[in-house]
Amino acid sequence: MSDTNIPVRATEVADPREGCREVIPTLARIGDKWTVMVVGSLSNGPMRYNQIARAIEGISQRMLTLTLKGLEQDGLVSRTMYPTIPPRVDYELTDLGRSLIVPLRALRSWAVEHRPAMLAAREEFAKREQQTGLRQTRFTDPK
Amino acid sequence: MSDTNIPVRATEVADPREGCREVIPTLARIGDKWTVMVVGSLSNGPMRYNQIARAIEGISQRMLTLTLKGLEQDGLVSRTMYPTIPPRVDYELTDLGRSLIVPLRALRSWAVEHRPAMLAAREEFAKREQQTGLRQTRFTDPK
DNA sequence: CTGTATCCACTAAGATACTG
DNA sequence: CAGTATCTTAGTGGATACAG
Repeated sequence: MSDTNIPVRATEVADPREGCREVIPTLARIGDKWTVMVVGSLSNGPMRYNQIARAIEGISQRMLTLTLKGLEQDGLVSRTMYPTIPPRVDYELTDLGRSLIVPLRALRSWAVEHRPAMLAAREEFAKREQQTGLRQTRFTDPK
Repeated sequence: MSDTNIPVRATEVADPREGCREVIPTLARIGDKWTVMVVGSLSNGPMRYNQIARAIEGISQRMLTLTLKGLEQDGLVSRTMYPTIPPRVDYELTDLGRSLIVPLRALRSWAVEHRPAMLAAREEFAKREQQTGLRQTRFTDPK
């Protein structure tokens, strides 16, 4: 009776191009310059605005505010405001935000492991660039 | 006998901020609009320039060229040119490039699983924006 | 302290036309 | 076919000043 046309499981199947489409919005959120750093900082526990600012170093107020607002918007970070004087605002990863740490760590592992190879490839590439560049006739004259 | 001060393993340890720093260059490469799509397309096997262009749809020649060059630079993609007429160029993932698919899939899984939650969070956020926005006095007059 | 507002520099990206 | 050259536009990010 068994159906010889066994359907493959969704996680393994799918045209890879399809799968890629799904990652795009996620990468759009975490792929910018600051988001992962903020998430990383918050992975230790709740922090106040200026704490994050100091922890990251190099981030402008503007970018920190924008990044936090973006993360809050997507439910990755929760914002708790205490209307004291002076005001105090705590930021904390939500469950959703914490769950993101897992694939992020996988990516970090890859990065740590393969960065030397990537850097080596760049050097290699730069060298070839020079060699071919010298005898390469340009389409048009350079400015 | 036993040292009560057991050193944690390097993969678990480390100030999370440190770990984040490592991911930045990687995200800088794959976090843009087109790179993952190109990698995804190539994950099936080698492809020619125009094949990729058609597969992705929406990408401009310029962006495809730049993306491919970037990937080649970092050793994720290899470029093979056949000086025939008309010319033919094959692009293919290197071992390094293929290894990237693994963490990328992890990220995709996360994206697929949690995107509904993210979208819901956005709606929620938008609603609150409206409510608070109405009674919120602005710092300065809007333009 | 926790942001917002504004101006400015830089870059990324699309459209178009053209070459080997 | 497989790109390059160039222009133009949109978005990103930094610096600074200021408000609640």
